[in-house]
Order: sequence, then structure tokens, then C-alpha cells
Amino acid sequence: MPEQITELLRKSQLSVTDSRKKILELFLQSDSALAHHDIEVRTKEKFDRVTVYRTLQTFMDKGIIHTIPTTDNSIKYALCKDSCEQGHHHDDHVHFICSLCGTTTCLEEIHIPEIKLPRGYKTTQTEVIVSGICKLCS
Amino acid sequence: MPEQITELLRKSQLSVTDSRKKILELFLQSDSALAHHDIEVRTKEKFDRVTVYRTLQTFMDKGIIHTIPTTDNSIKYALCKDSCEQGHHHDDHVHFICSLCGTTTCLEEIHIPEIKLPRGYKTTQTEVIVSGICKLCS
DNA sequence: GTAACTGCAAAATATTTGCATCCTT
DNA sequence: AAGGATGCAAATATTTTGCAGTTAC
Repeated sequence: MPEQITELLRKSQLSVTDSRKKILELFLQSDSALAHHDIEVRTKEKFDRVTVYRTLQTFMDKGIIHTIPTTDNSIKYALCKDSCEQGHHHDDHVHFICSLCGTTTCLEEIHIPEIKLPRGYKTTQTEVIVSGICKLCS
Repeated sequence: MPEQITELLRKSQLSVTDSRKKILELFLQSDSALAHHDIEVRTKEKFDRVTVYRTLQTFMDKGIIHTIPTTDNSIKYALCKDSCEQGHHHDDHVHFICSLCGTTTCLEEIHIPEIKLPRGYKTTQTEVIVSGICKLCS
């Protein structure tokens, strides 16, 4: 695990710091998406709130994580797959939000169908967020 | 127009007040979704920020408007179709966000395809947000 | 007249910025 | 050693809450 983390940071041309390692580790360990608040709470060594903001922004910039839109104002972040590169995030899978346990997960295996738009519209990205009850809660 | 507004408020069992009328009018006039900030800026008579928050919440509760998720932390609101009832919002159309002009629109005519989830998952609602370039900007 | 709505003040929360210090390379 | 990252302080922005005065019905 530590190997994997360091390698990922190196590959993204980021210096390997404690906060980055620990926050990245949290993402790798978690199989659901994390909100800013989750990260603040779950890191054992507490990092400054500002550091968390900046780290998430950096990870976004480098294409390490992506955001998942939600209807309430709570943005969640999840790891990008290898296919994502800096500045070229391509997220072709479905996101699922469980209304019971509140977890947000990437359903990597479910692909997004193509959606035909009216004349004149150009599509660059499609997001699908399914709400319902997850495997564990049902 | 004023008729329509009053009627809609009555139908939702809300008392007809100035702020509600003006905010609802804004939604009816606008063909794209509005953020809290848009409403604050665009109402000629300025209402207190708190009133805007409370009015939006009330409209949500009554099923008059619905939220549209975005990847940045900017929630947008749009009018619900007649099929939406209090507590039973059903939003079966696609949302489009233009990356040039920033407007968010409901594409009422584009329906959301059914998405098959893995065993054990139950779907209650599906949101589709397409980003790209809109009719007017292309 | 009464219940509900609004505006103001203020509290609570979230996010951004500047800068001095520390850490990675 | 140098550039970048972090932590702290503080500025800014956002959202919520309480309450007194006002308005709709």
C-alpha cells in the first residue's frame, strides 16, 4: 500500500508529503466517495482544514480524484481510474447514492448509455447519479 | 402571468406574498435554472437573503422547484413539471450545463434511459447531467 | 384576530487568502 | 539551498436560527 501511494504521487509529479500520503491512503482504503468533512474526521493525524482543501484541489488538478455531484450541497470526491489524465477527466461510470446509509459509490462496471441531445447541442461529459438503496442496506 | 403565479401558490397551499410571487415569477420567466445568488441579484425589489433561502426551501417542500446537482458547489433550482407533487418529485428528464455560458437547462424532451444496476441495488431516482456546449453557444 | 411570513441581527459553518515556517527534493 | 507545502490567523462567504414586527387571510 505505501508503495502504491508514493508511486501514484510521484507519477502525478507531486512531492510526497505526509498529508498527501494520508489523504490518498484514505481514498484507497475507502470503497465509497468522501466529502471534505469525512476526510477531516477520518485522518488520524489531524491536518489543518486548509491543507485538506488544498490537497483535494491539487488531487483534482492532477486527475487523481474527481467530484460527484449531489443534490444537496455536499460534494463528494472519489479516486479516478487510470484512464483519467491531468485535465482530461473521463468518468464513464454510474454513481450511486444510498438514501439509507448515505454512502456514495462508483459503479465502475455500469457504463453510461449514450444520450441523444437535440440539434445544436454538443456533449463533452455525461454524469449519471442513481439514488436508491444499496447492496448492503437492502 | 400574475394569474398563473397566484394560482400555483394557492394550489400549493401557500399564502400569496410579495417575495413568493416575485421569486416564482423569476423562475417562470427564466428558461434556465437559477442559483440562490441569481435570485438575489435578479429580483428588482431586494428581498432579504434569509427570505430567499426560506422561500426556496418552501418551494422545494411543496414540489414547485427541484434542485439540479452540479460538480462545483453551486446548486441550481428549476421549476418542476406538473407531474411533481409534494414529497414525490419525479424528474425524468436530462439536465444540461453549458460550459461556455454556464447556464443550466432542463431538456424536458430528453428522457432518461433505464439503467440496470447490479443485484441488490434498488433505484428510486436517476439524474442525468450532460455538460457541453448549448444550442446558443455553438 | 391569528397564524404565518419577513427582515434584521447574530450565530454557526464553510471557504479563501496571506504569510512565516517547515519539509521535500 | 530552493521551491513548494503546511499551519496559523484572519478575511470572506454561506447558511442557519431567534425574535420582533408585519402581512395575508
